[in-house]
Amino acid sequence: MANHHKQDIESTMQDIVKAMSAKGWRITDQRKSLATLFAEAEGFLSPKDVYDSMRQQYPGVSFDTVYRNLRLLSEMGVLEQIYLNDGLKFRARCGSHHHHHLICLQCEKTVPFEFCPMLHMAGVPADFQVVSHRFEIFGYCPSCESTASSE
Amino acid sequence: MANHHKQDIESTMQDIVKAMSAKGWRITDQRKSLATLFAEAEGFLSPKDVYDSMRQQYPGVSFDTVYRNLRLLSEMGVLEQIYLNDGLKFRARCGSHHHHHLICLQCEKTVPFEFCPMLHMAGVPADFQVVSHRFEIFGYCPSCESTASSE
DNA sequence: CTTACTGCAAAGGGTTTGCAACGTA
DNA sequence: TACGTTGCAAACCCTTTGCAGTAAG
Repeated sequence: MANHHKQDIESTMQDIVKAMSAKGWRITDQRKSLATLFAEAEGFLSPKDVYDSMRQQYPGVSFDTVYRNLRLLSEMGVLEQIYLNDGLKFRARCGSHHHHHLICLQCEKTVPFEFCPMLHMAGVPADFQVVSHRFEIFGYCPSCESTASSE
Repeated sequence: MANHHKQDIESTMQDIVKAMSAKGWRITDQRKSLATLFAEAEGFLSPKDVYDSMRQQYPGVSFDTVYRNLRLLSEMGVLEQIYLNDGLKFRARCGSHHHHHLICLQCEKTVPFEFCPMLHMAGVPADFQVVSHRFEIFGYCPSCESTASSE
């Protein structure tokens, strides 16, 4: 949240809700809570993270509702998934232009950067039909760097 | 196997066996079979793929033995893991120099290429301590291209 | 002969599904 | 009101673990 503007969070949250509504899905309290959660999140969240966060607002929420909505939002393209070393994680897809991320190995926060290797590449076999690519840099963000080096 | 030389397979297989032996591990028939399998494989194998292949030679082999050995070989650095869309996969780590891969979305064969984005990058925040990176290109290899486009 | 490895069976964790009650549109 | 959504419970993978028998070194 630290470097997010309050309006950005609100508008991201509204975007997610609108996207669900546009698909004809009902806007339940749990889904609003989920949208807010991902709008506020700076890094990746595991299903358990999501469950724990949502339980603070909706103590009765169940794991299967979390999974159902994570899957629906992923299929819709609102969320993106990634397997980090300790399992499947989710975050709100960056809606703007194409870019890649630095991912902190400790806090799993992400930092975007603009360099895309596909624009600079030479040497891809011409007969390979490229569909997509994945480029991530792992390491420690400024906040975690000191902690990590002292371990 | 198509573009693998027979000697390469044999030597890769021997490398894996030697690596296990050097660590003091016993060379059982199942492990020899596993080493041969990964030496011959061109793409990624799931635990189930490995289990199915090994069962052809050793009908009595069990899933836990497969998992145990996959884990041991991964921890040793002989195998590398990746999460593709349909789960965890393994392949023999390329022992030579640093490079990246094209991965076929259909047959999951891999094609190495030399371009590494880290050597060409600008714009990484200076205060981010880089540990590792991941760069993969997904698409269709020449053999799968025609099949894929007709679907 | 010693100790690691295996297979079996059972447990474990994460994720999905069937169903009746509920709440949104 | 009607139908999508939820919580519960149970089922379902995939993966790991405990144990006694087996086999490599």
